[in-house]
Amino acid sequence: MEVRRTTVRDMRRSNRSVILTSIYREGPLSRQELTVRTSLSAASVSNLVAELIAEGVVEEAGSVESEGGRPRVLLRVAPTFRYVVGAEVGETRVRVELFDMAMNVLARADHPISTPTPAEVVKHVLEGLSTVIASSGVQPQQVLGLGVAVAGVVEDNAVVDAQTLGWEAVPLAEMLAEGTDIPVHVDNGANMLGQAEMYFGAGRGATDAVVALVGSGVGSALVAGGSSYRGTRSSAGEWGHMTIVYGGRQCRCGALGCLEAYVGAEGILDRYREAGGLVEGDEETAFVELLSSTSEPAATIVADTIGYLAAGFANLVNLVNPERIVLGGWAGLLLGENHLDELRAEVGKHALRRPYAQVSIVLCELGRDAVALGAATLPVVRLLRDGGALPR
Amino acid sequence: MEVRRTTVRDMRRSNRSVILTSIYREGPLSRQELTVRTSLSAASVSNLVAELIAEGVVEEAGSVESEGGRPRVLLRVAPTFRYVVGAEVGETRVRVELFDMAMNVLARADHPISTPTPAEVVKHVLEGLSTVIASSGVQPQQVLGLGVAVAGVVEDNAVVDAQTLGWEAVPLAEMLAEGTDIPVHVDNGANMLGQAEMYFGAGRGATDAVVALVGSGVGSALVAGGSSYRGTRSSAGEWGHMTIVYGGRQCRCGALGCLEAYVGAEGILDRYREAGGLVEGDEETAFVELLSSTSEPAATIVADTIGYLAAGFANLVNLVNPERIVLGGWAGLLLGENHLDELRAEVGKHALRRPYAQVSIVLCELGRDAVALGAATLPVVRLLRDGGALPR
DNA sequence: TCCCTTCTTCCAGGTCGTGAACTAAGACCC
DNA sequence: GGGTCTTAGTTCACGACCTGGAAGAAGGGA
Repeated sequence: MEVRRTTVRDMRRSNRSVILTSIYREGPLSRQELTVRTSLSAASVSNLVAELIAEGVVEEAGSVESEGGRPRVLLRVAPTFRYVVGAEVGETRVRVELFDMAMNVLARADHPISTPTPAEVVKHVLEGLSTVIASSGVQPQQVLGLGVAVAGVVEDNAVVDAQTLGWEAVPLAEMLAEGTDIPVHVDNGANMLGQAEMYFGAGRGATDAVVALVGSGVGSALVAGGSSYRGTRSSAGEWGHMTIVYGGRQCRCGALGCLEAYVGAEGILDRYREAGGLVEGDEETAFVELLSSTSEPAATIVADTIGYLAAGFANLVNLVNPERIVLGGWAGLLLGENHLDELRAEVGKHALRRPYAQVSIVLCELGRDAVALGAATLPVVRLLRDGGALPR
Repeated sequence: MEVRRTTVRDMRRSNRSVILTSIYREGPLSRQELTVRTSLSAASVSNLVAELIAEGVVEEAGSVESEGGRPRVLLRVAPTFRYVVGAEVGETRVRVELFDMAMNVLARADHPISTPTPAEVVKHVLEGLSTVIASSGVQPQQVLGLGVAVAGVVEDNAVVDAQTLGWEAVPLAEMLAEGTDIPVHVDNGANMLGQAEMYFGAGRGATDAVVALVGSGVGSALVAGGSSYRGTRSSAGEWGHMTIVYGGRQCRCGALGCLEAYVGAEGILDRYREAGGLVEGDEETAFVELLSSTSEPAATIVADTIGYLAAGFANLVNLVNPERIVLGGWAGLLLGENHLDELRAEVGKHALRRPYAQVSIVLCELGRDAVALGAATLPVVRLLRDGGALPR
């Protein structure tokens, strides 16, 4: 509902943003290609690019073979213009990583935590921040921002509700800001993994997509019209607690028949156990065991799982009509490695013909450790949106 | 992915649009209120409003009591600036209505159709168009546009797939354009009913909402961030074919356990019949009968229906995190009239605590005949988006 | 050497929103 | 009833911005 004016300054910012975003997302481009892509005049492109180069955001990077005339000079976002830090707050670990603008990891710091209280987490994130800055030799002023991914609902940079951590209404960004001058962004972990896949992984190029994450629990990140969709109060994407078997298995959320109770690793292993299967070791070991087992109950459980998961996918396909569904999460990847084709076929049985024909179902490309990468993308996205203007 | 430059003209258009949209949607406003709401300078508001008044889009409409100073002059979109026509293409009827800019109905033409072939429908829509123009005494040039609502998937103004009508790949807008100079818009019927509710009914003010329609079949219109969400190829919102009972009742779409098979009027009556209930008369009569019956099987069926519907709502709540769900459709309204509180309570059993607490569940306010109104809104929305610039 | 393409530079032309000064119009007070 | 106060709306010079065109520089191929 909030409509906003445009001023003559917004125009400049917006055009800088258009140019910068094109350069960042569509690889090295020449000015000439930029005039075509952005439909700005050559004069303006020249003008804007000169400004961006003077500020150090963009740099020239070689040139393209001549086509009978002056060769085109390629432009890229200067990888060393600034650096960004991403942090992943897990239940047992805090991981902090420092990247350059091209998202190469320059330093990493992991810290195990036993009791993830807000104070503890803040302490370790800030320590990790110092560590990666020190070990990479980057100046603190050179750090554009810190993105933090937390497994919980995040509204306005504050953690509102993180059940797995036992947090409620924790003003995380504010707490972190007390210990550093670097701008802090906080967001949800699933969304950050989704963001990483959308920018650098299997989601590239898609504008309407769902990144579906299956681990011990089940969640998703929705992308609508090119940007993350969060709903009215940032908790959209709770795909795992969609009722899929009315009156079915009890889920840990309290409801009956949630998708998660059937296709979350925990739910799968429970079902296996009930079917007489032998579950040993930690969850992941047991899950791998189940997948590689040739026993009759194991095969049934896996086939059933594919079926339930397919119904969950079909619900996404019907309701959201995405062009792509990206399956990830450790259990999702293990399942997908060997059963992706079955899954695709099975989705076709539950989904409507038309939207099913329009969706492609693929696996995450970045592995499961891309959460910090996604979080680190937050300050980069801010920079691109603001046309290369630094915060503050 | 498509990034677009901004020129100095876009700025003007965008600001005109901001002002015009505010005036249209937030009732009569004074220039002073506009400066506050849009954060444009008083000078610009004055300038832009003068332009809009000169063009006849906006007009002054009385003034507000003075508060010790010069009284504020109220502005509104001139109701007679242009007129819009909306058409509803049903299976048995074509309804065409002509509205002024304030969406008052000035004329209506209904035409029964037996075999809704594309040619037949085009003929009746065009005839209806002439009729309403003639009977309202409006000049054809005064008609801003014609919006047509069809029960099917509509991409780029062409009907791609309308199973109930048996249509496939019908270039409806193109066919209509051959018979009139008035700009034609075609869209999906459920979305149009949703649009009507969002603009003039129970959805007003919400930016993230779902309009859930329960009739003989079940569908929905999604609204994300203030505008209709259509997915990658315009078929988002197929809520009725969400699997809700894995392996459950056969749905007419071919899949098992779809929501529609349980809470669509047809599905409800089927279940009633199977439970020994007596179903007589047409679907609607029978449904009303069922709802008012005090027999044991009837009560069970209704209670079950509320349960299934609640699970369907909960899936929306969890996945989309809307601020509002608007229940409509003839069966939905009948159900909602007496069972809305039960439904709300039941949704709480299936949905996650947080998003459930954030959603309000209400009934449609415009009755079931608002489809043509919604369709007529299409040209109006176009006008608002373009800041009052006429097409062409 | 000539030609071609890619930038760059410059300028006039045009559009736009803004701030500050100014006008308009009613209320309020004595 | 006249002066003053308050708020609403208008006018205008100004600076920011993009554009199209022209001229030229840069860098390479034929």
